[in-house]
Amino acid sequence: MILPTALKALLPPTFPARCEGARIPKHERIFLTGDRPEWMFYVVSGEVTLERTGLQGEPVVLQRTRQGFVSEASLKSAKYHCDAMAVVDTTVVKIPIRDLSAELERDPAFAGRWIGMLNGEVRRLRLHCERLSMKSVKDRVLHLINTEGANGAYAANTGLKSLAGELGITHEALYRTLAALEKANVIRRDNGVLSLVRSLPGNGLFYPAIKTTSNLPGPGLKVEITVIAAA
Amino acid sequence: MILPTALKALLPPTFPARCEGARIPKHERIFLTGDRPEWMFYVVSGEVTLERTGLQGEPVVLQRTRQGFVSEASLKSAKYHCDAMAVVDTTVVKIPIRDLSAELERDPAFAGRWIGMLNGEVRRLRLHCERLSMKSVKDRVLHLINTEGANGAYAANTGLKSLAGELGITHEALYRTLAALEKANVIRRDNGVLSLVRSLPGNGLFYPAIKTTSNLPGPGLKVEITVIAAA
DNA sequence: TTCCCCATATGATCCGAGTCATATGAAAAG
DNA sequence: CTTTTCATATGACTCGGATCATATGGGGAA
Repeated sequence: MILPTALKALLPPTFPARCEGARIPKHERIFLTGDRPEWMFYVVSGEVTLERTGLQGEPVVLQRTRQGFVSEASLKSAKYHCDAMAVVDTTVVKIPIRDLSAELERDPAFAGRWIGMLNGEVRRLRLHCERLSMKSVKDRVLHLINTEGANGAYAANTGLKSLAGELGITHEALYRTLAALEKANVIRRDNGVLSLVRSLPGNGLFYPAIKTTSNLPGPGLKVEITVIAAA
Repeated sequence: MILPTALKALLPPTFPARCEGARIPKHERIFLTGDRPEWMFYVVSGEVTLERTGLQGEPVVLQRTRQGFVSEASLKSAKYHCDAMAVVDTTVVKIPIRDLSAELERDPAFAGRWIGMLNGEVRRLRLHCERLSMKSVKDRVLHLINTEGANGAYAANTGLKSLAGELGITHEALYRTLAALEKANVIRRDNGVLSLVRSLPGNGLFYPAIKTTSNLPGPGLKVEITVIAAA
């Protein structure tokens, strides 16, 4: 089994032989809530969503993975706590969890790399939470491009409807906002790639308002600070 | 240094001697974005928020910790990616990161426990994302009680304003929704403890709508399923 | 080819949450 | 004790996104 570079660098050298590849057709579930985890899945190409059923029965997207592990948190779980579904035709690498778990016990360096991977996942999830805490669709879109994109460009490979789900908004709202941002010359769209238009005022690259980090010397004192020039 | 039971069970036996306690006054920052991590902080009592400055300069709450690690993802980071602030007077345990990191390399069992802790953190963050994906304040509040509460009761120890921030809503909206839910006999409030009222229809304990997990035998086929009785 | 499905797209309407204003009581500060 | 501050609370108004409806074009199926 030939593994992606990032995965090969993470796993011990004996693992490629134990891994299997699999192709998941569009809309197929990889596992369901309550299933007992046997394999750890690593997305090579395509896209997988983790979903749970919301209070009203609507599917809630917990995460979309286009490259990397799915359900890495289920390493020591007796069962899955969400569903995994391929949004498009997807290729994954399957790693046997028992072997993985045993190797983590035996190889401290591998355990260290695994911890580093989990640390990155925690940071990504915090960014996702931060995005979902924003009130306007525009803010969420710009935050997405800034944090998930590469060099101000984000490739929405799997369609805008899927993206809208990840952003916690309806697809109509996303369509409208993208159209408005494009008309306002804040972003551009080419073949599903969203790019920030740079070097223009009000285009998403701006100076955050001052945040007070220390108490002002007097009570009731109000100040106004204006940025006159910026490097 | 006397450690909480959960922390003592996680750390190797040599660590209590190396840890320090600290009391953080209300509104004091524990660390700022860009600081270099030297200590790992474990909240014993009180409450700490992780915050970043939003696009418009407003503080965005990434997470509130009332018991457990703050910034466990910064174990191998050169600097913090968010601020940590004590919402109320808080007691923390400080663990030296260098020692912690070295011990993770040396003690595979400890590394396994640490991975388990990170797995739990990932799951909690996914639940937080799920909550923030809900559109109505009512859904978020009920989801909070169901997932973070114990036995249908959630203790909002640190005030409703702080809770509103975590839920990604304004405090006014939270006050209104709690009042409405209480008037509708869906929840009760005693001394800041939110409890679900059980055994009544439409009180948050309901049966999620059926989700199709397999393809129906014919195209264009529509079915309607009604729950007649429930155990 | 023809038909159907679905992503994209946009308009109209409604509603819930944000915003601003104001009030009250408890706790802290003086 | 008095004053200030803050969390709780509620009303009025506004606005952005959800909802519903409809249109179009591309791709796959028959």
